[in-house]
Amino acid sequence: MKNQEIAKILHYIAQYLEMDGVAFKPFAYNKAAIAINTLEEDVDDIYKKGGIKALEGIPGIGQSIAQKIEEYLKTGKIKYYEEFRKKMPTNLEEIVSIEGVGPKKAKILYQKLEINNMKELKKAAELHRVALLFGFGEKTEKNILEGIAFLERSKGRFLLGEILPVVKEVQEKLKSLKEVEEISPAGSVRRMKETIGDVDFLVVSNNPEKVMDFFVSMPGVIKVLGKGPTKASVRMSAQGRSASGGKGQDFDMDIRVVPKKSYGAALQYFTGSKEHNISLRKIAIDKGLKLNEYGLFSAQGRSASGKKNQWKQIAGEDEKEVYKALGLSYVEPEMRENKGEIEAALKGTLPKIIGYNDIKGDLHCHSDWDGGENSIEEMAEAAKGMGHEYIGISDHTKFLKIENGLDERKLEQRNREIDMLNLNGKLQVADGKFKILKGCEANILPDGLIDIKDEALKKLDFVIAGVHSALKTPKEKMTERIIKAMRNPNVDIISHPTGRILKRRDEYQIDFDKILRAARETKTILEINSCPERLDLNDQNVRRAKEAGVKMAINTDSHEKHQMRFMEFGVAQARRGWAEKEDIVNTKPLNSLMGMFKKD
DNA sequence: GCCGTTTTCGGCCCGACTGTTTTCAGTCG
Repeated sequence: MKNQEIAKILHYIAQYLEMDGVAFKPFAYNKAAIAINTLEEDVDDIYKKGGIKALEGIPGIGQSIAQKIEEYLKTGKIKYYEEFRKKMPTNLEEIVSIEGVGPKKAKILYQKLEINNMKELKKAAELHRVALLFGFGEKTEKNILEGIAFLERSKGRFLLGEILPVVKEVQEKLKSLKEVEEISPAGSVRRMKETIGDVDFLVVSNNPEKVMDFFVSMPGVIKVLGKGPTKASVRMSAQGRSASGGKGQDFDMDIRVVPKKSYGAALQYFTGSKEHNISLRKIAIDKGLKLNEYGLFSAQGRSASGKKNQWKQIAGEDEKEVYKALGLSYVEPEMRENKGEIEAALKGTLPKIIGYNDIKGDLHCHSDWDGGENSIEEMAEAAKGMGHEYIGISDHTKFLKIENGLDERKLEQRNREIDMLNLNGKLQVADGKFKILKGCEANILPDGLIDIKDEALKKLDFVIAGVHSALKTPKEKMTERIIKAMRNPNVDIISHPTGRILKRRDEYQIDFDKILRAARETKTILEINSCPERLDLNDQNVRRAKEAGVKMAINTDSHEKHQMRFMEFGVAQARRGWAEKEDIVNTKPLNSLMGMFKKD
């Protein structure tokens, strides 16, 4: 599948054109890149079947780009792009990933200081050479250094959303081997942490060598870092796997084969977290037991002569048994951070956290009305396919012009389309009717007002409001701004409440305790945004919200139907924040859900 | 460079914010 490679090149061409100040073309190239990236079919197949005419049939692709795609499919290169690269061989992706640096600044940095990558830029900024450039200054230089520091902090870690699809693919492949009896990912992947360092698999097998051979020769393996009889380590190519469409770094994957009788203990051990395991081991020691990756053991026949104890395994094949034998209720992997879960498991007071199948609908989905990829009907069909009972269409409102935000009139027209779809019976399902809810994602303006008239909001089933501008507003003002929006009787949900983007930017400044108090008082729901780059609220904030009695909704913020699969990441985040089914409004059937919104 | 219920040209990608600039360019959502 060459789609992602081609999309990437088109995207870079857009950046080069932007650099030269060319109007409109960058937009066309970017649009084409997105079209190729979201294509379900292999571009190569489309070309083979229908030639260049078929390529031109893809929306956003015209004669010129189709020719370039053809050139790539035939020769593996696009001359037009190579020319740009010759003129400026900068690692563009790296440079423009720094907040505040775009194509034009990148060009000046290259031309004046011959800066090709982040390392060189950092050095130049530290020597105060950047501030002297035309169009730059003290503050820009400082921002660049801060931006680089932020990127360095998140370096070497990958978004769960980038990694999990690969993990599942590999897991399925291994599972299909007759030599593999048991398999599970371990480590932070199993704990569903928002970012992942590397991937671990545990396997039970009667023929470990066969499994090792298979593992090191899988497609995507670019380097074998080590291979023994029961343990192997490989570097996987992350080509085209980055959620942002960029190159992505390569990541490491380990596999180890353990004896069946130790599988549960090994799973426990390698799942971590380290802190959780240390606490667990302490409990074992207090009970006179020993816990390691091979099992839970009790001392047998302690000899008076001071000879070594004989250890007898009392648990280890099954992970749940390990916890049970230690006197703990089972702790779900997502909760194993030594943040009170062990104490609760000892007392038997662990909450029964929300399950991955408890979600009944997705309330934050964009349609083609606001520039999303799919029609309302397609989104609804996808929601049905996920087993949902309802979907909330939450198109952007007018302030977000670039996202084709809808004004009052367009929103009204969209509402009529939803009414028709709900009435025409096409979306009928076996046990009752599937329902499309009328929503929107309105903007909380800097003064806390909503960017669209209350009369328009009143006509909707529910309203999401979110901050999309003036992200650097000072803490107190930002807090007031959001609270003011929550006091609007039409606003039911606050989307991505802290605004962070993983690996790209920090949260905006808010007093979260004040937000929680206001949410509770105004019965406003806070969103857990499932987008792998957001996962906002984060686990700690989910837990604080739950403790404060604030309800949450787990939404995907899908701009395209496949993104509805992101729900898994949001549920994982909720689980990591100890949320129960009761805390999440979209676990409720439609009737009860409607009662959670402010208006009846 | 793409597109068309405005169809082969002319519109599309807007507006806020930041920082640098003295009248505006670049970045971001």
